[in-house]
Amino acid sequence: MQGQIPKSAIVSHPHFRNSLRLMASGRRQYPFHLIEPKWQQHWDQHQSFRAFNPGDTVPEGHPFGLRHQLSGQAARAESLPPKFYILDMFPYPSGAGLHVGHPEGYTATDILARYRRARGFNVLHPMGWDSFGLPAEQYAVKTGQHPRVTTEANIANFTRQIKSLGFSYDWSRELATTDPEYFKWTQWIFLKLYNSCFDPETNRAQPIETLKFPLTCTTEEQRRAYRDSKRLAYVSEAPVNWCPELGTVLANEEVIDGRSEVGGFPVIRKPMRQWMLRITAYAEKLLADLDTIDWSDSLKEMQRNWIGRSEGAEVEFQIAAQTCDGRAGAGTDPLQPEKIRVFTTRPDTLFGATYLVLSPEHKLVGQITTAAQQKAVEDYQRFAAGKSDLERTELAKEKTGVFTGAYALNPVNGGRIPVWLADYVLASYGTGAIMAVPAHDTRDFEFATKFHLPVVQVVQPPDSKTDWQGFTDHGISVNSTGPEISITGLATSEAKRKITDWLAEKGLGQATINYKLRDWLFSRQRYWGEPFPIVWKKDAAGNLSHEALPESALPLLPPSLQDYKPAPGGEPPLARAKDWVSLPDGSVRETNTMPQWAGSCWYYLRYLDARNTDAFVGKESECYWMGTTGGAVASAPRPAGAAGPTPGVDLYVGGTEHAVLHLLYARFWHKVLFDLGQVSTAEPFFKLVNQGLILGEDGQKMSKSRGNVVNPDDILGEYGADAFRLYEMFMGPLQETKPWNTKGVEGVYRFLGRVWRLFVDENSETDFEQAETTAEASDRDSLLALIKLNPTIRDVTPTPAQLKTLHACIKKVTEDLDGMRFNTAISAMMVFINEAMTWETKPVEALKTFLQLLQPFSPHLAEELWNKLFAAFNLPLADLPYSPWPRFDPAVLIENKIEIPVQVNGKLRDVITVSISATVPQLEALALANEKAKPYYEGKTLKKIIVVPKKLVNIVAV
RNA sequence: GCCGGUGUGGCGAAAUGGCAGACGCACAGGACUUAAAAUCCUGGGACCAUCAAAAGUCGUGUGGGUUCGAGUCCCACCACCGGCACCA
Repeated sequence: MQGQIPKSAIVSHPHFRNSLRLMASGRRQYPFHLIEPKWQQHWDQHQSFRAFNPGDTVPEGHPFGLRHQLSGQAARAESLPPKFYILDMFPYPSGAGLHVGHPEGYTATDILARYRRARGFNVLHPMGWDSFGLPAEQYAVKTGQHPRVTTEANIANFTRQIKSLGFSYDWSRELATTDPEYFKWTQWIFLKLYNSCFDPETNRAQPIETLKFPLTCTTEEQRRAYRDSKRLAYVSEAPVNWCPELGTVLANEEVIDGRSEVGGFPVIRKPMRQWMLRITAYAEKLLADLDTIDWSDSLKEMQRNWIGRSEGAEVEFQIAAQTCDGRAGAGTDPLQPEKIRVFTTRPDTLFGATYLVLSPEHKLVGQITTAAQQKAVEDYQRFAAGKSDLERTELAKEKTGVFTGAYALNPVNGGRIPVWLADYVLASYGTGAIMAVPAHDTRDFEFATKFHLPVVQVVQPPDSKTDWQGFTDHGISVNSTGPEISITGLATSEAKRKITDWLAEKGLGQATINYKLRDWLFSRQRYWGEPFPIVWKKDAAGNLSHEALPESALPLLPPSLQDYKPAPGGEPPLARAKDWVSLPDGSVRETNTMPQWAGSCWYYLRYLDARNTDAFVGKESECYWMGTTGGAVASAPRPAGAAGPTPGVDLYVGGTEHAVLHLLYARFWHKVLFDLGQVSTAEPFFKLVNQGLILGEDGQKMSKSRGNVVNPDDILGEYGADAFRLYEMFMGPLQETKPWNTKGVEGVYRFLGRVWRLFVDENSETDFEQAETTAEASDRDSLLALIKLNPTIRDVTPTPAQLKTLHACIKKVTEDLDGMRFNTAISAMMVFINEAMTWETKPVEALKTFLQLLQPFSPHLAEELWNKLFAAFNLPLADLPYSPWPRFDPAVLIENKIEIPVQVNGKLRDVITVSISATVPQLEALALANEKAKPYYEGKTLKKIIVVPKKLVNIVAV
């Protein structure tokens, strides 16, 4: 039919392009289209990858039970093999479906899960859905379709795609954050946070009932207010990041350069009543415990920077008395001049402080401003308040500010210094006020230059050639002598210590540690999130106070709505459901919902015991999978090479985009749960690896607008899941960013074809192909049964050379899997196959072992061939995924002849073959006798001969 | 600006301080075929030279250093990627 159409006509016709592409790639290398569904069904039906908890009964005949002698028994923590918890960051099930980036990490973890199973571990490898999220809600706003409907359809599609890749997940533990049975416990954990406070003395969270009230709290209202101010989940009226476009507030972490991380919309600051989580109480632990976990340096560094610990001192400045007369603020006692506290990391530069700067929002501004400056100050405050975050960062180059008219007294020398207002000082950091040392701080220097403020040197750079102006490093203090204290001549660190001690002694300040980390803004004005289990009550005076729902009221379901838009007046969508909001006793429900991060903060714990209806996780399961069975609580740093199971998740793989959001939040929740005795480890994720980004074929980031997105479904259809998995790993190291190249898939696909042809009989393949086209055989299994084993495979003892090839491969694959070097493991298997293709007789033992190595990477093909092999040779059936991992025999790899390079002055001149046992003098003699090397040193003086046995000989001559 | 990472053929990449470029892609030549596809075999860093080959020289971002020997270790710099960015 097509043969009559000129080829050029076909090519130019878009309708034929697809069929041409199929023609170009030719016939299938092997029938993956039959093999892959076959084994996926088999694993599903047999629950092959179900992980067993302590207390579970291992079904009779389950391969895990057969391997570990647990068939039909109730497993106990002590009788189960060591655990290995290998976790993927669960995806948000978007409408767009899977992306080739998702399966990269999933393939890596699946390979390791399968490898660990073969190594005899009890492997926990689960998958679930981070299914709350904005897209489903935006779709609901547009169409009125309930987000749950959208979400379920997306989950179904993601499940189909993920299952088609043959991953060995334990689907019996599948979870979705939108499932009421799941978010019941998310709300439960919120109540734990709500009902806890952080005790600075014990340095841990405790139930709120243990809170000690100060003596000043006498009335019930005062006690309530005090209690509410100490909760780990509290209400704040502070300015928040409001994104008008998204109609919600955002956490600091979700705002990038003044725009929303999702969508890139402008964000403005707006005071609103919001729920906050007191993550700052954990700043120190979150920082310190980074040293106990095995994460990449870059990731740890990102978290350290985000937490932003800085040591310094708070210093108190008196407002100079004269200014009190003319000040604007009324009703305060003029005999009690105000004090301003500043935070500085450089108390040693105190003598160089030539002015103070308050943030425009500082609460003392009104009181200290003089009448003459009042208007200018108020104008400036308005100007600063009107700036969005975006403008504040974009206009950062040019400093702005205004003089308040007030003066402060420098405590070390009594100097009168002006007090200014400027928005380069942030209200939310430190005390919201600074002492400006223009000589030794870049920002202060810029400001002082612009407003002609004095610059006084107080630090001498160690290198006398360095200009002291703008010198911000450590040096020697100069010009730093006052009536009571002198630090002149001291090195910076010593000067800091001395002056801080003096300030403390005088009651003028103290050493302080500040963090960049802010409390976590935890409420969102959205529909599709967990409702807060909180109601608001009004007392007789009309004051609102919040109260937690009892645990028995969980899960608190969101109401059903017709319209998902924010309610009129900017209220969250939940406020539309009047019946739901108003309760019979006159109280009203909280209408904010939790952010998407809430569900992902603890999902790794739910997997441990996903169907538990009595607890968020059962104690025994938690201890077993988190590696603390036996009561050993892993709060202390784990010494290198410590025995026993890893505390926490053994391996967590996901993208870097979660470096400071999810990973910091989850660590925080985990630490609270640890303090409250709910979990047994101080850290959730012991080892964490970030997979690199996969770029499009054009080397650009994949995106719909660039049109370079690769859909896994297309690749699977053409090359199969095994080839897809193999390619994703063969591209390069897991952590690197690398471009996709479909031609590369063809390469690994050809490799799998070679594996297939090594095992099967060519003639039977022809029969199979004919049967397939004429449908002689009716079903998949009888079609596949037509494929016979290659007759050159025999039950014979491998030759030493064959054994060497095999064991070199076992060694390389094993070591590379331990080091997560998947790409080189695959190339080792390619080397083996290239070699084995040349064998005239193929020993069945060697091929069996090879399939065990291949199984983690390309499990479907390996299973099919394994079972064919066993049937053909009448071997007692063994389940491939649970067959013990091959061991390599170093004795087999020993050569008696090896090639040794001969160098002259470090340059290669020849390669000689010598006995493995050649001694140093023998090697020396052989090298000197070498004719090719001779010309390069003849006529020169032999200085020495370097001989590294089994490595090389180097003749050094001058 | 600060912090972290990466620089190796046409491309993805590989190399406990010891033969740079394994393995794969793309390419070229050959075998099989009426022809193609598929498959199998062979080749290949650059330069110089040549009918051809051998031999030679240079080569891991740049410049120095350590070493018998450096892609690998040290110092300085350049480029790209990622993160943070008025945090006092």
